[in-house]
Amino acid sequence: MFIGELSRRTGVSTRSLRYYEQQGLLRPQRRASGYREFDDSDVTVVRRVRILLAAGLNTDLIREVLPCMTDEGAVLAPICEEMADGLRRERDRLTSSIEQLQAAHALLGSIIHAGEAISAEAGRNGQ
DNA sequence: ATTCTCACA
DNA sequence: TGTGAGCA
Repeated sequence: MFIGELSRRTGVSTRSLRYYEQQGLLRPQRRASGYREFDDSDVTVVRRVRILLAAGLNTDLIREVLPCMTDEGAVLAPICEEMADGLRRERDRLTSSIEQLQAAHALLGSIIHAGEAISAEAGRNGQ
């Protein structure tokens, strides 16, 4: 099938599909016309890519882990050890990001409250 | 009608 | 990633 059909069957824009190819996530054949030729298996590949993308993985990691995935329905399951390892590292990165955001969130909150306290005091002093 | 590449008011 | 241009 050509890119248009794959796009319709996956709900992913042709723009994204070409981008995925650039990132090495899809390797369609090429017709003499230059048109990309995808096969049915690419439909499931695209679905997996979307899931991994939604999980916050970048295309580099997806490229590595993609060949080690199984389509257990709507859920993706790891098959190789290398993959589970890469995923664990990604999960740790997320944990770190979450902690930094929580710290920033708490700090911002304290600054806001400090400002409110000052305003309240100014009010009591008839300012 | 479709896809392709390239570039960005 | 979207979008439009100019081709094939």
